[in-house]
Amino acid sequence: MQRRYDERLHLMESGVNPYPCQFDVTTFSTDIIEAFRDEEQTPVSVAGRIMTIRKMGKASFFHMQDSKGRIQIYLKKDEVGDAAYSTFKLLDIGDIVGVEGYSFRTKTGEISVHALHFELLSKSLRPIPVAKEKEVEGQKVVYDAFSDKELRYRQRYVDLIVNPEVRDTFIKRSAIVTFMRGFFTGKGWLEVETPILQPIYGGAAARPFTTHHNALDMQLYLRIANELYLKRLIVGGFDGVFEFAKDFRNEGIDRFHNPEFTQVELYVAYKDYNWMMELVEELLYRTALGVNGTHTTSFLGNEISLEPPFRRLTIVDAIKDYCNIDVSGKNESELRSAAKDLGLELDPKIGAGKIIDEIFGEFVEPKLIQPTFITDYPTEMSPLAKEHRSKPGFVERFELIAGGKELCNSFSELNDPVIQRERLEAQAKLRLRGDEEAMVVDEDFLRALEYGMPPCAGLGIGIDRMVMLITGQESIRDVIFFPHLKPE
RNA sequence: GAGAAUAUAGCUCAGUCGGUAGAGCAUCUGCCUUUUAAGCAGAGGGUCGAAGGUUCGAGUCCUUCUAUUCUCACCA
Repeated sequence: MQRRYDERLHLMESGVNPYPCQFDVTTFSTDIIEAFRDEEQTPVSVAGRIMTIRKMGKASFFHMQDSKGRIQIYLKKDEVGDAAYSTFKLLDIGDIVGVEGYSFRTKTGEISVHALHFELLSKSLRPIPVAKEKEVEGQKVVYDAFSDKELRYRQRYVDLIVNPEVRDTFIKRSAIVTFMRGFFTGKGWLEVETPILQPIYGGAAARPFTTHHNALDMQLYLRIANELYLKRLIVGGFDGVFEFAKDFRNEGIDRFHNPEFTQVELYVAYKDYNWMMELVEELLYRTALGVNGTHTTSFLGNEISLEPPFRRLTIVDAIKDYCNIDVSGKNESELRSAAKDLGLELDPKIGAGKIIDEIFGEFVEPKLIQPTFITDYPTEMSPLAKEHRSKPGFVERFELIAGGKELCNSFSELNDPVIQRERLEAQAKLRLRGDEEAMVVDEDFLRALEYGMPPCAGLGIGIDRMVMLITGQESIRDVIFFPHLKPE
């Protein structure tokens, strides 16, 4: 690396600015290749990073990588001039250069750029771990790729330079979000922004990150969800609102969980959870088709089809199907002994609804590979959902499971302020008993409901998991640019 | 939170029974005007994750620590 620092000085002394201000780019690498005709010499101006170099005496080849891909450049001393050629001879893999010239095809058939003018645009002082590649029977073989996961996550910029499939994943992530945004706004719903710093956190069951506002000398929380704020906006008269939201949960980290993650939440007035299921089917199908060109995806070793309709199953029927147990009408101690028969260890503090959920999570969820709506959860675990119109003790709620993992959560939203208060106060009692994840009573939210919220369907989709599903990545760290790691 | 594994050159990795550190690529010097894992000839590059210990001697054995990876638990 010292050598490159010396080289930077040497270049400056010989009158070459290693960091000029701009360069006029007219074309991208892939566009040159696509537009190429053997009869024509199209003038081009491209810029990018040197990824391979083959220096020969008075002529050289190198590959340059820009934001779209790579292209080979051919450089002859008697065409670019002595000065530029000797500058080139000092350059390294990783340096960023600009080339003007014309496209041509080499003896071996590769479409390339024949350089007429060449300049250094940015000197790279740190060696880049570029892997060599070779085509063997049409297959690309990569030698000694930059693969150390820790380094890849800590220095994502290097990962992105060197591993093109990483860049592709993040381009798809952006396409997924863009597609969804267009889908929602196309229906006439409003994209909004609500507070990340919240005096009372709510809308989910999780432990928060805590921070402090100096001027007000008060404790604030990073939001664990934005649900309660979006519902306030439905009270305020919007028919449909959505927000792509970073949420923060102070919990463990694994390949499905990052302390900060992205959710889109959507609330639509006058609709219920049945309507929302159809919307989710349409959304997932069209997003996959729009981004991947196909409705099938390979996720955690399974082929998954996102073609509607998705299977629908109540949580009670699901447990009946997969465990041969009918949990309906059973009281807490009957459920507890049923769970024990299945070999499930349970916390003695949890109630009937939670036991049903534990059985489901342990024995059913991992088996639901193709997208499946699980519906009608016990009321106890869903304090913000509306009581089922015909099943006492259950709420109108669904989760979408795919690949054995939860992707979405949705309900017909509870809009009776009296029942909502009872539910939240019950949560507060659980909290006093030591349940750190139980919800807190939010008086302002209850006040908003007292003014009247129309019937409403709400939805939350985990964007990171959805990107994993659609891009086939197996760790959340591979769909978040800068996943959380302990400091070096 | 528990268990297992890993940590050696810029990258990917070897390193046998405990005896002064190895390869390929990358880098440097020279030659080379259609190469593509360019080639040929030569060269440099290491606090072996950190700190202790055992030993005449530790990359190698022991202890502790740190980080990462995987699995499990937790995360409705």
